[in-house]
Amino acid sequence: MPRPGRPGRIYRAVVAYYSKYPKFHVAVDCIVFAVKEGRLCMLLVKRDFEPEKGKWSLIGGFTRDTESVDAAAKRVLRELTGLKNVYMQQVGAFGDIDRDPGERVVSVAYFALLNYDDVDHAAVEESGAKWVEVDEIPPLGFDHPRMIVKAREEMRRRIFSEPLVFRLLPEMFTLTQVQNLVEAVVGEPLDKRNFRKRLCDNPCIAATESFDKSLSRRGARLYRYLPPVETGNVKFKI
Amino acid sequence: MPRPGRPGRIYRAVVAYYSKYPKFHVAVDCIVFAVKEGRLCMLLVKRDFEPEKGKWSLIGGFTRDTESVDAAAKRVLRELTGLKNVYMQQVGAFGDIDRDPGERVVSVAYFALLNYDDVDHAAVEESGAKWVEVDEIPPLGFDHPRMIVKAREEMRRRIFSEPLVFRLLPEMFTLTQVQNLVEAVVGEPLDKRNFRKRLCDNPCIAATESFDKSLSRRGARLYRYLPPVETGNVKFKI
DNA sequence: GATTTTGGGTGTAAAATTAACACTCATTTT
DNA sequence: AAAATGAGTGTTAATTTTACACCCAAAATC
Repeated sequence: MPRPGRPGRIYRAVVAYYSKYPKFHVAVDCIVFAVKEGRLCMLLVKRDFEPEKGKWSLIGGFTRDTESVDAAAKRVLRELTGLKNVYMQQVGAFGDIDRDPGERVVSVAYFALLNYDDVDHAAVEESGAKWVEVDEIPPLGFDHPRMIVKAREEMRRRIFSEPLVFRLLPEMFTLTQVQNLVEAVVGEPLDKRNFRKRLCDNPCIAATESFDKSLSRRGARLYRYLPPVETGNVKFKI
Repeated sequence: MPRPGRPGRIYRAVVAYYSKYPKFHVAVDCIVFAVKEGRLCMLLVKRDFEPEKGKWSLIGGFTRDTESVDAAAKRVLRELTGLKNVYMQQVGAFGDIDRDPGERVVSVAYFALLNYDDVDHAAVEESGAKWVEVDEIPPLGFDHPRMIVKAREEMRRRIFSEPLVFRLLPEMFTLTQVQNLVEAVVGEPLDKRNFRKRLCDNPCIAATESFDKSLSRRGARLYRYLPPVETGNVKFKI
């Protein structure tokens, strides 16, 4: 596949050298997180095609000639959720010989964090995808379980030092929502008072005058996340 | 490339489906760290072949049909240093369209930590590779600078919570050696007394009766690292 | 209109960890 | 004998982390 703008002689020499080596399909797989009805969920699809037909799997696709691998991950996610500008983070490359029972495929896994309310639910429905609670993951095909484990580890490692949570919550949120989410990520309960204290010490959290009355008689104050530009790039710390 | 043991009909259908998508070369690049003469160094090669001929680059190679991507990284490193069982850690996949000026290549980067004394220096010499101090990296081709930045970030993040340093040091080492190395990784000086206190509090460090007299009149006590099995799998913390 | 119910909200004290800091030691060289 | 070199060592103040239990506001019920 010669591309324009290459010097001919050198280019042919390089291709001749490279061509001794095999090529593989390069897939992307997305571990998509969102909070649905207060619970941390992941997006899975039931495969109605081979290989691994009938099993659940992560959403994925193949990288095209015309896009970077990172761009392929973004595209796959956009095709499914209708969302652009989603926070995505590479989890790693998975390259075992037999990881795909069909053909040799190397896959690069990403995790994505998004706000459930922004999702195009019709598009998700149509592609047979479902939101599944992170603690109720069904058996999955391929090496997807490994990918998920690694994605969750990565998230756990970063949740206290990077403002990841706010990508999963609506623009205005209660402190309880934040705490429930962090607890779901780290997998253990946290002390309410200490958690709120630390969170509110953070200059990137601003109280609003609105209240969420959907859960309690009294109502819970809503907060807003201020991105670093507005707060002087302070280091985030929960 | 049909492989044995596949059910024919399904296999053909999968291949037909997959074949709509392009294949790419899958490379591996290794960021190889070692301590040479007390300084943290990386292994680089001067390329005497296209593309990027004449520039310095990381050591790398292509993944073969017969090996996983991780195994390819191990092989490339073994071919160069003569070492097996080296600690390697994936840094990430790099998949920009034009990252290789020759052809489309997706590369998976790894960092490797090894003890300089174990290296086959003749083999390194022969392949035109050189040890270069991490603060004196020459201009590099491809996207190798980005790979190095990410590898060093990763290392910095883990150095205090995982026993990485001991993979870079000889079996017996002085506390000063450890401190110099950690300082090279984090890029800032550390308090000597606090550092030594923390390090020696660690049950995985054992004092020996030997001394290194090469640097001081007095001599410095040599210590040994005890792997977790011997210490009851305590969490590592410097 | 008093009572119950529900999740929201709040402060302090003890314990643990981290940070700052400067001199002596043992040995060799001069 | 003096100087030079890197090795080694403890204490105190400051900060951070942990543990912990009750009242609040509003609506619903009786």
